[in-house]
Amino acid sequence: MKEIFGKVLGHLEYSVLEVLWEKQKVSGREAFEEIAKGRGIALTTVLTVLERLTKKGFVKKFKGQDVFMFMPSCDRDEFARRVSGDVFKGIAEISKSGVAASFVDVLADIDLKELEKLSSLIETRKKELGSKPPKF
Amino acid sequence: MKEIFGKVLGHLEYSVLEVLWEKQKVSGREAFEEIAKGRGIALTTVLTVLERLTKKGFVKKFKGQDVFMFMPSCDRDEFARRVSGDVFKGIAEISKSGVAASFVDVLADIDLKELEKLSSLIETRKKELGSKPPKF
DNA sequence: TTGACATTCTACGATATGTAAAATATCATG
DNA sequence: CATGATATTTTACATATCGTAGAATGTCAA
Repeated sequence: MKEIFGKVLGHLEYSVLEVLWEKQKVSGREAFEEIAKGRGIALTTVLTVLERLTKKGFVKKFKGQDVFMFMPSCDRDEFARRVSGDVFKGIAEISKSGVAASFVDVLADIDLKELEKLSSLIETRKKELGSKPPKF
Repeated sequence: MKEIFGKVLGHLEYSVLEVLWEKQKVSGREAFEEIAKGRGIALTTVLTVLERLTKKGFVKKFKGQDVFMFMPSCDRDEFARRVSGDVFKGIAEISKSGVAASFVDVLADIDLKELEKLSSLIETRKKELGSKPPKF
């Protein structure tokens, strides 16, 4: 069903994406071999997932020299931004302060550089909001 | 299946939760009547959902005077914190800067007061991290 | 006891995901 | 050209979640 909090992926789908992020460009067989290093799996299973990821827009499929090749359609950061953006927007509609709080909960795992970026973005945002009244 | 980014709820489940947050405490029938205002639905459908939400820990069920009553086990904010916290952690494992960036995208909809709280929390974090090196 | 209402049980359809066999297409080479 | 190897697509099964709700069962007052 359609989720209200944004779409997410399954484990295998995510593993395959990981491979693509690592290798940048792989044939179905290559992806399969990579996944198969860690566990038993059939070639077609990986192909199916690759196909599904393509359909979902996370992967680009194109004709290579002799076989089809697959590439991630966005890098890790971009992926995280896309996916989490959807999720956060959904949750923010329920409770903005709840989302903010939960974000702070995980701040511990975010390094200093990210925090710096974040606070400067927040400062900018605060100045903007200072002039205009908040939308909510 | 188990999602890597944290569990979310379906539409109806969320609607029912909304009712509980509004009313604080309702019988199954009351919840049903509330939902039924907006659309056709069977009593048992609402009861099933209530039951599932109870099993998931989002709702508390207890014997009232004559019928079972249902209460949300946490308020909106707490719910958002729980759910988005899971999601955050999952996605942060993929990309911290991606998550931070997507959060900033959502900041646009967060009002000044939240921003103030957030920046002070971030300042605290920064100080903490200043002494200890980041875990990652 | 019986009817009304409460509660639980059971089940079906749809969708998502992991899984992979089977079918088909393609292509080099005997 | 036929044939086998490999690539690609199709089809399908299992499990899980969620919306949906009828059927079965429990309870209690009149």
